[in-house]
Amino acid sequence: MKVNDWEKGCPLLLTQRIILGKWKLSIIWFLGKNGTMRFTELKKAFDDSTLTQKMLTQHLKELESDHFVIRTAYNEMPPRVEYSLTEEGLNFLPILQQMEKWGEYYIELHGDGYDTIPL
Amino acid sequence: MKVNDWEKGCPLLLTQRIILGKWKLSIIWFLGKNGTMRFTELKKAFDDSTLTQKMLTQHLKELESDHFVIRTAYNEMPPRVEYSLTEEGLNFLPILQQMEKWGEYYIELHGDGYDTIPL
DNA sequence: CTGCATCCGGAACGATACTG
DNA sequence: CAGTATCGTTCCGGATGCAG
Repeated sequence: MKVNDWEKGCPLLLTQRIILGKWKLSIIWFLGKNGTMRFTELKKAFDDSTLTQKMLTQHLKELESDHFVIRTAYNEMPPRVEYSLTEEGLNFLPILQQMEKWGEYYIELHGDGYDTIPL
Repeated sequence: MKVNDWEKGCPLLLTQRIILGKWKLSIIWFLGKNGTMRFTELKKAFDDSTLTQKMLTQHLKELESDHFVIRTAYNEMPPRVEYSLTEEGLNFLPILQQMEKWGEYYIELHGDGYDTIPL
């Protein structure tokens, strides 16, 4: 009882908890876009951002235990590990799209919040 | 250039940034449900959760500067301050509903992740 | 190639007391 | 009533090095 009991079983808070993490949405977005991706492939997708291997591994683990992504390891040399979305993950994609649309709508009104370099 | 430049202007990451915060979604949810709410009213809505005045104030401030809620202060004694969603905030509600629906769907499959007390 | 172990700084969050 | 101020804690995330 007591602590945070009111949030127990709340679907919204559950969803919030699952996508908690700086790179979660981006990972989901990439997997949704490309289907199956290897670890390094995913890492490269983030290009020059500051995502470290540690965080990528950690977030992928969490997403896996949350039934959001599937991890498939092949016993090869060198090792190969592929990630893809589960059914639950795929069903989440429409939300991502709506968030994107809302973001675009918001940017039209207020900009993206980053400094724009005026000429 | 360089750092996080790839995320610049990304609508999805913008959206993620705005709803960042442990209580943001819940605040938005309450305001969406009840329309206009006073500070204390909002505080009480969280009942016995651990939300402190500090965090509520802080999150409301951020939501306000993000054009997500409107703050209206009345020069009365005792003071009265009311919060409500902006147009942008209202347009975000469908996303909240989708997240709820997805959460319900997820709970049917996997439970809510909290301990259930077996009889 | 795909991770794991360790250390560390800073941001987010929380508890409490005080104010106009 | 609606905050502000201060302090303390937790925990997320970054850097680096190592391993199967």
